[in-house]
Amino acid sequence: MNQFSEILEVTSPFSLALTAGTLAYFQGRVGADSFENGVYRRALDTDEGMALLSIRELGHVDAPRLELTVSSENLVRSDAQLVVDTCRHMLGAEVNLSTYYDAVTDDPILATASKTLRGLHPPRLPTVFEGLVFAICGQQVSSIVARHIRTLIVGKFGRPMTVDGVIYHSFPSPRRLLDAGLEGLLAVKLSRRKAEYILGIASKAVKGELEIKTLTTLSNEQIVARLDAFRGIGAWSAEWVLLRTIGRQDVFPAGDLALRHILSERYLSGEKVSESEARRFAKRWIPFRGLATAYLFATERLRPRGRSSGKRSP
DNA sequence: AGCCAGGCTCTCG
DNA sequence: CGAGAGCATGGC
Repeated sequence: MNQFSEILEVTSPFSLALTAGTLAYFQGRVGADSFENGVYRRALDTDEGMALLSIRELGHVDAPRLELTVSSENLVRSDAQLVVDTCRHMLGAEVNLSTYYDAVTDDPILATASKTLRGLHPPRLPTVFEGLVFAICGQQVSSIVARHIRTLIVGKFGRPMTVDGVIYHSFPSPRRLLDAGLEGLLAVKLSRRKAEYILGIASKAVKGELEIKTLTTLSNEQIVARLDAFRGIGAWSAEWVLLRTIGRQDVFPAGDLALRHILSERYLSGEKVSESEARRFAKRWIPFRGLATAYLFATERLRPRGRSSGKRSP
Protein backbone atom coordinates (compact mmCIF):
# COMPACT_ATOMS: atom_id res chain seq x y z
CA MET A 1 0.00 0.00 0.00
CA ASN A 2 1.39 3.38 -0.93
CA GLN A 3 0.04 6.81 -0.11
CA PHE A 4 0.42 10.30 -1.38
CA SER A 5 -1.28 13.61 -0.68
CA GLU A 6 -2.35 16.55 -2.77
CA ILE A 7 -4.05 19.84 -2.04
CA LEU A 8 -7.40 20.27 -3.79
CA GLU A 9 -8.20 23.66 -5.25
CA VAL A 10 -11.73 24.70 -4.31
CA THR A 11 -13.65 27.94 -4.67
CA SER A 12 -14.30 29.76 -1.41
CA PRO A 13 -16.51 29.59 0.56
CA PHE A 14 -16.31 25.85 0.94
CA SER A 15 -17.49 23.59 3.76
CA LEU A 16 -16.29 20.00 3.61
CA ALA A 17 -18.62 19.03 6.44
CA LEU A 18 -21.69 20.20 4.54
CA THR A 19 -20.58 19.16 1.06
CA ALA A 20 -19.29 15.70 1.91
CA GLY A 21 -21.91 15.41 4.61
CA THR A 22 -24.59 15.68 1.97
CA LEU A 23 -23.11 12.65 0.23
CA ALA A 24 -22.90 10.65 3.44
CA TYR A 25 -26.10 11.98 5.00
CA PHE A 26 -23.97 14.11 7.30
CA GLN A 27 -22.44 11.38 9.39
CA GLY A 28 -21.35 7.80 9.16
CA ARG A 29 -21.27 5.50 6.18
CA VAL A 30 -23.86 5.33 3.44
CA GLY A 31 -23.16 3.25 0.39
CA ALA A 32 -19.74 4.07 -0.97
CA ASP A 33 -19.43 7.31 1.02
CA SER A 34 -18.36 7.89 4.58
CA PHE A 35 -17.87 11.01 6.60
CA GLU A 36 -16.47 10.39 10.04
CA ASN A 37 -14.40 12.53 12.37
CA GLY A 38 -14.12 15.23 9.77
CA VAL A 39 -12.76 12.92 7.08
CA TYR A 40 -14.65 12.13 3.91
CA ARG A 41 -13.73 8.81 2.31
CA ARG A 42 -14.65 6.97 -0.83
CA ALA A 43 -13.20 3.93 -2.54
CA LEU A 44 -12.86 4.12 -6.31
CA ASP A 45 -12.07 1.55 -8.95
CA THR A 46 -9.04 2.42 -11.04
CA ASP A 47 -7.71 0.91 -14.25
CA GLU A 48 -5.63 -1.67 -12.47
CA GLY A 49 -7.07 -1.85 -9.00
CA MET A 50 -8.59 0.42 -6.40
CA ALA A 51 -7.86 3.60 -4.51
CA LEU A 52 -9.22 4.98 -1.28
CA LEU A 53 -9.66 8.75 -1.20
CA SER A 54 -9.55 10.53 2.14
CA ILE A 55 -10.27 14.23 2.25
CA ARG A 56 -9.89 16.50 5.25
CA GLU A 57 -10.18 20.20 5.85
CA LEU A 58 -7.05 21.94 7.05
CA GLY A 59 -8.41 25.47 6.73
CA HIS A 60 -11.89 26.86 7.21
CA VAL A 61 -14.96 27.83 5.24
CA ASP A 62 -13.67 31.16 3.98
CA ALA A 63 -10.09 30.02 3.51
CA PRO A 64 -10.48 26.39 2.58
CA ARG A 65 -7.50 24.11 2.35
CA LEU A 66 -8.46 20.56 1.48
CA GLU A 67 -5.98 17.76 1.70
CA LEU A 68 -6.60 14.66 -0.37
CA THR A 69 -4.78 11.49 0.59
CA VAL A 70 -4.82 8.60 -1.86
CA SER A 71 -4.15 5.08 -0.59
CA SER A 72 -3.61 2.44 -3.23
CA GLU A 73 -1.68 -0.66 -4.17
CA ASN A 74 -1.03 0.43 -7.68
CA LEU A 75 -1.40 4.20 -8.01
CA VAL A 76 1.59 6.42 -7.76
CA ARG A 77 1.78 10.17 -7.49
CA SER A 78 2.19 10.59 -11.21
CA ASP A 79 -1.31 9.13 -11.66
CA ALA A 80 -2.73 11.70 -9.28
CA GLN A 81 -4.29 14.08 -11.76
CA LEU A 82 -7.21 11.86 -12.67
CA VAL A 83 -8.03 11.25 -9.03
CA VAL A 84 -7.74 14.94 -8.21
CA ASP A 85 -10.08 15.79 -11.09
CA THR A 86 -12.59 13.21 -9.87
CA CYS A 87 -12.51 14.66 -6.36
CA ARG A 88 -13.00 18.19 -7.57
CA HIS A 89 -15.90 17.07 -9.70
CA MET A 90 -17.49 15.20 -6.78
CA LEU A 91 -17.12 18.12 -4.43
CA GLY A 92 -18.44 20.68 -6.90
CA ALA A 93 -15.16 22.42 -6.16
CA GLU A 94 -15.35 25.04 -8.90
CA VAL A 95 -18.89 26.21 -8.15
CA ASN A 96 -19.01 29.86 -7.21
CA LEU A 97 -21.48 30.20 -4.39
CA SER A 98 -21.05 33.92 -3.88
CA THR A 99 -22.97 34.88 -6.99
CA TYR A 100 -25.77 32.55 -5.95
CA TYR A 101 -25.86 33.93 -2.41
CA ASP A 102 -26.02 37.46 -3.80
CA ALA A 103 -28.89 36.47 -6.06
CA VAL A 104 -31.13 35.10 -3.31
CA THR A 105 -30.81 37.79 -0.65
CA ASP A 106 -34.42 38.81 -1.26
CA ASP A 107 -35.72 35.29 -0.74
CA PRO A 108 -36.10 34.85 3.03
CA ILE A 109 -35.98 31.06 2.95
CA LEU A 110 -32.94 30.77 0.72
CA ALA A 111 -31.19 33.73 2.30
CA THR A 112 -31.42 32.00 5.66
CA ALA A 113 -30.22 28.76 4.10
CA SER A 114 -27.24 30.62 2.62
CA LYS A 115 -26.17 31.45 6.15
CA THR A 116 -26.81 28.17 7.90
CA LEU A 117 -25.39 26.20 4.98
CA ARG A 118 -22.62 28.56 3.97
CA GLY A 119 -20.02 26.69 1.98
CA LEU A 120 -22.26 23.84 0.87
CA HIS A 121 -21.24 22.98 -2.68
CA PRO A 122 -23.65 20.72 -4.53
CA PRO A 123 -21.90 17.35 -4.57
CA ARG A 124 -21.82 15.04 -7.57
CA LEU A 125 -21.55 11.32 -8.12
CA PRO A 126 -18.51 10.29 -10.12
CA THR A 127 -20.18 8.50 -13.01
CA VAL A 128 -23.38 8.69 -15.04
CA PHE A 129 -23.88 5.00 -14.41
CA GLU A 130 -23.88 5.47 -10.66
CA GLY A 131 -26.20 8.44 -11.01
CA LEU A 132 -28.70 6.45 -13.02
CA VAL A 133 -28.61 3.49 -10.67
CA PHE A 134 -29.10 5.80 -7.70
CA ALA A 135 -32.02 7.46 -9.39
CA ILE A 136 -33.66 4.13 -10.16
CA CYS A 137 -33.22 3.05 -6.55
CA GLY A 138 -34.97 6.25 -5.50
CA GLN A 139 -37.95 6.01 -7.81
CA GLN A 140 -41.26 6.05 -6.00
CA VAL A 141 -39.97 4.73 -2.66
CA SER A 142 -39.18 6.83 0.38
CA SER A 143 -35.67 8.22 0.71
CA ILE A 144 -35.04 5.87 3.63
CA VAL A 145 -35.83 2.82 1.54
CA ALA A 146 -33.74 4.16 -1.33
CA ARG A 147 -30.77 4.72 0.94
CA HIS A 148 -31.09 1.25 2.38
CA ILE A 149 -31.10 -0.37 -1.05
CA ARG A 150 -28.15 1.69 -2.27
CA THR A 151 -26.14 0.63 0.74
CA LEU A 152 -27.00 -3.02 0.12
CA ILE A 153 -25.91 -2.73 -3.51
CA VAL A 154 -22.56 -1.22 -2.60
CA GLY A 155 -21.93 -3.63 0.27
CA LYS A 156 -22.82 -6.68 -1.75
CA PHE A 157 -21.49 -5.91 -5.22
CA GLY A 158 -18.88 -3.20 -4.81
CA ARG A 159 -15.24 -4.20 -4.86
CA PRO A 160 -13.82 -4.41 -1.34
CA MET A 161 -10.57 -2.86 -0.25
CA THR A 162 -9.04 -2.94 3.20
CA VAL A 163 -7.15 0.06 4.52
CA ASP A 164 -5.91 0.21 8.11
CA GLY A 165 -8.07 -2.77 8.95
CA VAL A 166 -11.28 -1.19 7.66
CA ILE A 167 -13.12 -2.57 4.63
CA TYR A 168 -14.36 -0.07 2.03
CA HIS A 169 -16.41 -0.83 -1.06
CA SER A 170 -16.41 1.04 -4.34
CA PHE A 171 -19.66 1.60 -6.16
CA PRO A 172 -20.01 -1.53 -8.33
CA SER A 173 -18.95 -1.27 -11.94
CA PRO A 174 -21.50 -2.02 -14.67
CA ARG A 175 -19.69 -5.30 -15.23
CA ARG A 176 -20.14 -6.38 -11.64
CA LEU A 177 -23.85 -5.60 -11.64
CA LEU A 178 -24.29 -7.50 -14.89
CA ASP A 179 -22.57 -10.43 -13.23
CA ALA A 180 -24.87 -10.10 -10.24
CA GLY A 181 -27.74 -10.73 -12.60
CA LEU A 182 -31.44 -10.49 -11.95
CA GLU A 183 -31.32 -12.80 -8.94
CA GLY A 184 -28.49 -10.83 -7.37
CA LEU A 185 -30.35 -7.55 -7.74
CA LEU A 186 -33.61 -9.00 -6.45
CA ALA A 187 -31.68 -10.10 -3.38
CA VAL A 188 -30.93 -6.48 -2.51
CA LYS A 189 -34.64 -5.73 -2.35
CA LEU A 190 -35.09 -4.13 -5.73
CA SER A 191 -38.30 -4.83 -7.57
CA ARG A 192 -38.03 -7.03 -10.63
CA ARG A 193 -38.73 -4.01 -12.81
CA LYS A 194 -35.97 -1.94 -11.29
CA ALA A 195 -33.52 -4.82 -11.48
CA GLU A 196 -34.26 -5.06 -15.20
CA TYR A 197 -33.78 -1.32 -15.64
CA ILE A 198 -30.41 -1.48 -13.93
CA LEU A 199 -29.20 -4.40 -16.03
CA GLY A 200 -30.27 -2.56 -19.18
CA ILE A 201 -28.39 0.55 -18.11
CA ALA A 202 -25.36 -1.52 -17.14
CA SER A 203 -25.16 -3.08 -20.58
CA LYS A 204 -25.28 0.38 -22.14
CA ALA A 205 -22.52 1.46 -19.81
CA VAL A 206 -20.16 -1.37 -20.74
CA LYS A 207 -20.71 -0.43 -24.37
CA GLY A 208 -19.47 3.04 -23.55
CA GLU A 209 -22.79 4.82 -24.06
CA LEU A 210 -22.68 6.65 -20.73
CA GLU A 211 -19.42 8.53 -20.97
CA ILE A 212 -19.75 11.67 -18.92
CA LYS A 213 -17.41 13.53 -21.24
CA THR A 214 -19.77 12.98 -24.13
CA LEU A 215 -22.83 14.05 -22.18
CA THR A 216 -21.30 17.22 -20.78
CA THR A 217 -20.98 18.62 -24.28
CA LEU A 218 -24.77 18.55 -24.63
CA SER A 219 -27.47 20.93 -23.42
CA ASN A 220 -29.75 20.06 -20.51
CA GLU A 221 -32.59 19.27 -22.89
CA GLN A 222 -30.40 17.07 -25.06
CA ILE A 223 -29.14 15.13 -22.07
CA VAL A 224 -32.64 14.61 -20.69
CA ALA A 225 -33.84 13.45 -24.09
CA ARG A 226 -31.00 10.98 -24.41
CA LEU A 227 -31.40 9.51 -20.93
CA ASP A 228 -35.17 9.51 -21.11
CA ALA A 229 -34.93 7.09 -24.02
CA PHE A 230 -33.49 4.42 -21.69
CA ARG A 231 -35.98 1.98 -20.27
CA GLY A 232 -36.63 2.90 -16.65
CA ILE A 233 -35.45 6.50 -16.99
CA GLY A 234 -38.01 9.28 -17.08
CA ALA A 235 -37.77 13.01 -16.63
CA TRP A 236 -37.24 12.81 -12.89
CA SER A 237 -34.33 10.39 -13.12
CA ALA A 238 -32.74 12.27 -16.01
CA GLU A 239 -32.93 15.54 -14.12
CA TRP A 240 -31.49 13.82 -11.08
CA VAL A 241 -28.45 12.89 -13.18
CA LEU A 242 -28.28 16.41 -14.54
CA LEU A 243 -28.10 17.75 -11.00
CA ARG A 244 -26.26 15.07 -9.10
CA THR A 245 -23.81 13.69 -11.64
CA ILE A 246 -23.33 16.23 -14.41
CA GLY A 247 -23.76 19.01 -11.86
CA ARG A 248 -25.77 21.54 -13.86
CA GLN A 249 -26.78 24.51 -11.76
CA ASP A 250 -30.03 25.58 -13.34
CA VAL A 251 -32.18 22.47 -13.26
CA PHE A 252 -35.41 22.23 -11.28
CA PRO A 253 -36.83 18.72 -10.87
CA ALA A 254 -40.42 19.85 -10.56
CA GLY A 255 -41.66 16.27 -10.75
CA ASP A 256 -40.01 15.49 -7.43
CA LEU A 257 -42.67 14.91 -4.81
CA ALA A 258 -40.47 15.80 -1.84
CA LEU A 259 -39.31 19.01 -3.47
CA ARG A 260 -42.87 20.07 -4.18
CA HIS A 261 -43.71 19.30 -0.59
CA ILE A 262 -40.91 21.55 0.63
CA LEU A 263 -42.08 24.29 -1.73
CA SER A 264 -45.60 23.96 -0.44
CA GLU A 265 -44.57 24.05 3.23
CA ARG A 266 -42.02 26.83 2.99
CA TYR A 267 -43.53 29.16 0.44
CA LEU A 268 -47.24 28.39 0.05
CA SER A 269 -48.42 27.74 3.60
CA GLY A 270 -49.10 24.09 2.94
CA GLU A 271 -51.11 24.50 -0.21
CA LYS A 272 -50.54 21.67 -2.65
CA VAL A 273 -48.43 22.37 -5.72
CA SER A 274 -48.73 20.63 -9.04
CA GLU A 275 -45.71 19.90 -11.14
CA SER A 276 -46.42 22.71 -13.58
CA GLU A 277 -47.10 25.17 -10.76
CA ALA A 278 -43.81 24.19 -9.15
CA ARG A 279 -41.98 24.68 -12.41
CA ARG A 280 -43.50 28.09 -12.84
CA PHE A 281 -42.73 29.06 -9.26
CA ALA A 282 -39.07 28.11 -9.63
CA LYS A 283 -38.52 30.54 -12.49
CA ARG A 284 -37.69 33.17 -9.89
CA TRP A 285 -34.44 31.31 -9.19
CA ILE A 286 -33.11 31.31 -12.76
CA PRO A 287 -30.18 30.75 -13.38
CA PHE A 288 -29.61 29.07 -10.01
CA ARG A 289 -32.51 26.65 -9.82
CA GLY A 290 -30.21 23.69 -9.21
CA LEU A 291 -28.44 25.41 -6.35
CA ALA A 292 -31.76 26.48 -4.90
CA THR A 293 -32.88 22.87 -5.09
CA ALA A 294 -29.77 21.65 -3.30
CA TYR A 295 -30.21 24.21 -0.54
CA LEU A 296 -33.90 23.48 -0.09
CA PHE A 297 -33.23 19.78 0.30
CA ALA A 298 -30.33 20.41 2.64
CA THR A 299 -32.34 22.64 4.97
CA GLU A 300 -34.98 19.95 5.08
CA ARG A 301 -32.41 17.32 6.02
CA LEU A 302 -31.08 19.46 8.82
CA ARG A 303 -34.51 20.20 10.17
CA PRO A 304 -35.29 17.89 13.08
CA ARG A 305 -38.19 15.76 11.99
CA GLY A 306 -40.30 13.27 13.88
CA ARG A 307 -39.71 12.55 17.53
CA SER A 308 -37.01 10.76 19.47
CA SER A 309 -36.55 7.41 17.77
CA GLY A 310 -35.85 5.41 20.90
CA LYS A 311 -35.58 1.96 19.41
CA ARG A 312 -33.24 0.55 21.99
CA SER A 313 -34.78 -2.41 23.74
CA PRO A 314 -35.75 -5.39 21.58
C1' DA B 1 -53.30 -3.01 9.33
C1' DG B 2 -53.04 -0.13 5.72
C1' DC B 3 -51.22 3.63 3.19
C1' DC B 4 -47.68 6.30 1.46
C1' DA B 5 -42.87 7.15 -0.10
C1' DG B 6 -37.71 12.13 -3.80
C1' DG B 7 -41.47 7.21 -10.54
C1' DC B 8 -41.91 4.46 -14.45
C1' DT B 9 -43.81 1.12 -17.56
C1' DC B 10 -47.46 -1.41 -19.40
C1' DT B 11 -52.10 -2.21 -20.32
C1' DC B 12 -56.71 -0.72 -21.25
C1' DG B 13 -60.61 2.14 -22.71
C1' DC C 1 -54.02 9.49 -25.96
C1' DG C 2 -55.31 9.64 -20.75
C1' DA C 3 -56.14 7.05 -16.77
C1' DG C 4 -54.98 3.41 -13.67
C1' DA C 5 -52.89 -0.78 -11.85
C1' DG C 6 -48.64 -2.78 -10.28
C1' DC C 7 -44.29 -2.65 -8.18
C1' DA C 8 -40.85 -4.03 -3.12
C1' DT C 9 -39.82 -2.21 1.07
C1' DG C 10 -39.69 0.53 5.60
C1' DG C 11 -42.17 3.94 8.57
C1' DC C 12 -45.84 5.79 10.55
